Amino acid sequence: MKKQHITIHDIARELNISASTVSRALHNHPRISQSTRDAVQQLATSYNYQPNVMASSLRKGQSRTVGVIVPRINRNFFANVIGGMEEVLAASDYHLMICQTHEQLENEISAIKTLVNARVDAIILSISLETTDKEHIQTLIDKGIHLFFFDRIFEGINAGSVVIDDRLGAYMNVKHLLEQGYRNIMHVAGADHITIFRARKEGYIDAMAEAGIDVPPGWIMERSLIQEGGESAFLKGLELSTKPDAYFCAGDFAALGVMQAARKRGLTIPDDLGISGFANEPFTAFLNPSLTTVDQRGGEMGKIVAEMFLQCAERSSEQADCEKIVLKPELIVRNSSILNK
Amino acid sequence: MKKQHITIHDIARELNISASTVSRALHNHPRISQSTRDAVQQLATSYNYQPNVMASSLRKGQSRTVGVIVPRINRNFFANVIGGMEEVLAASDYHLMICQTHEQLENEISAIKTLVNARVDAIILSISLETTDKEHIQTLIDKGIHLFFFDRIFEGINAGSVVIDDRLGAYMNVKHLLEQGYRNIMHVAGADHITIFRARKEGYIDAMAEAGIDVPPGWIMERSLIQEGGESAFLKGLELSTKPDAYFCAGDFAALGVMQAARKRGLTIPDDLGISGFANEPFTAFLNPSLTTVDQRGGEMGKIVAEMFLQCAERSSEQADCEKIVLKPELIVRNSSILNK
DNA sequence: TAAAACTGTACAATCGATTGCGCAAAGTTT
DNA sequence: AAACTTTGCGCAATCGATTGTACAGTTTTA
Repeated sequence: MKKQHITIHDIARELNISASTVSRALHNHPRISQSTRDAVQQLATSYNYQPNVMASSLRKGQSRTVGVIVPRINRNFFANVIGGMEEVLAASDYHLMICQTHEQLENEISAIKTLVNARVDAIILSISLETTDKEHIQTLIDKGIHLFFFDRIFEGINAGSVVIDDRLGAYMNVKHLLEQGYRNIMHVAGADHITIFRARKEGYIDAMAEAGIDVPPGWIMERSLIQEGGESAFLKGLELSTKPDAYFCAGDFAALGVMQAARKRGLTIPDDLGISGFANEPFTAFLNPSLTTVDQRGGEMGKIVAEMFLQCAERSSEQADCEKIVLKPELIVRNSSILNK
Repeated sequence: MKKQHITIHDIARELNISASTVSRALHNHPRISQSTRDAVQQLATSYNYQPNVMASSLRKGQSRTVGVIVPRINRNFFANVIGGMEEVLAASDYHLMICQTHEQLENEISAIKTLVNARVDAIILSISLETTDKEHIQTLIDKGIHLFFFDRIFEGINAGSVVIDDRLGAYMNVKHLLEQGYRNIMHVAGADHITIFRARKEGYIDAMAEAGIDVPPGWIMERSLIQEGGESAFLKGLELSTKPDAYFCAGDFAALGVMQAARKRGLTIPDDLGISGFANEPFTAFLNPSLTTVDQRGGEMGKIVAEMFLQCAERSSEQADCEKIVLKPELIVRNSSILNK
């Protein structure tokens, strides 16, 4: 078996120069003569020399690795974001280290510990549903680790972030329902302490207010945004004094739940009941009727956070900035909300 | 700002002992007295000491990191696999470093270089469509890096692997179509040099043969397994002398393409044309009619590869083994293939 | 009681790359 | 020609943890 990895010392020995000269030559240090540089670089290439990342990381105190923490890797949106980040970061020779929290605070804390431990250069985070307290996140900033949020940010922590304008997305969504003629529009909301869900609720309220409708408390139903949540919200709607004629759900799976429950009760969509969701999960295009929803632009979001980090990393010391980027969401109108007037 | 990270030297200084003693104390080395151990461990805990992974990796020549290379992170199946791996590996304090190839050999090569460079302890790989040559993979084995495949393996390389029995999955799928009464069953196949796609084709041929049907060459249509591929295959089917009454597609997206093309032509599914796919993409449950398909058990696959690696890592030196695990696929019968006889 | 074995710890090298400093040789400036 | 500058490179320390070896003191064995 051949030597596993060659080092600058191997090259140095072969050329009868010192390892430090080799290192400098490889980095095109101006104090090294052109001839030495050429000789070193040529030999390095011919041996297919690859610097040991761990050694240089240790010395330089930075790992060229970015940690990512998401609730679940296998959720379409998060997978898209991660895919986008990987594309951008790989191009700049950064690695990605990925952890999932399964929406549990405990896992989030240990993921942060793990990543800090691995001395990642930055952590990109989308908080779990359980995260209501910022202590564990604050420690990152104290340690001088770059921190960025996407989608699910933690308010009150000064960090760069990329989100879509959830409020606007919800507003456009509900406005569309109103334009179709729906009036008694219920809202299946997510956990209120999560910024994005609160924003979606507010967008809903705004659109309704603009149409002169003052939303009664009972119309807003906070649920877990899964099918069961939608079902439960639909059943709750049956008990209301005002009959719902549409549902705007803060998540697509909840919308699916509403749709299935409604159909089970013999309602026709969109005629008897309009439905819209949020997230543009791939399945929504294939539902029957297809589901109106809002696209969150996951891939772009990932690319943008990654670029934000790269910029920060370049002008290193200047930690301050903390840009906050808000992307425009895209309303996708499909059949579940189109009334044939 | 407080000190960023504390080291064994800090602890050593505080207790007036040497760093090596601290290191041994933390590892419960028998030669260190109980009292010293206690003192060290207590101080370490109180300072929330975290060992510098890079330093110990450098020294020990292993990184406690596993590299994963997949065609695309944001494909449901791969995201599930990665999710499963993360769960298992995180529990054993291993990290995951992820690269995507976008189905391009060039990216696969550079991903391998990157990961080798980062001195990962193992690489878990699902090859790209372009990978027909094994040179870049073989180097891994030569360098003594553990290598595992999942789903898309490279035949002819001796490495651990986890796959589902694609042949059986296809066989069950087609057998089901035959039992429903379909006879002229076309097959939309994937690239033939990829093992899994060839296996699916063979399963198809086997099932047909068992029913006494000798598949004519024209019935097997090799396509890119995306919607357009399905559409194109459907159109091709119109030109055949024998009229197709069903399509078994090696991928769900191709099946979707067939379904949409067929519907555009006024065919009713499953009455005029039966359709089945492969992969159990989430959207298949929501198509109308819902799509019969085969589940690939991504999450389990990820967990199993991860465990396979952990076992290898424990009994370190014994590299040999190279277990090859084959999971039973699950046929999911839905409406797209159920004839009301 | 001398020799052997064990205990508890420190020293120093090591992993591989990086970098401040020093120094000699060559080149420039007054 | 004396006094700087620049050029080209090596030495040695450093990042933090690990580990082989040495060594003094204590205990056991023959």
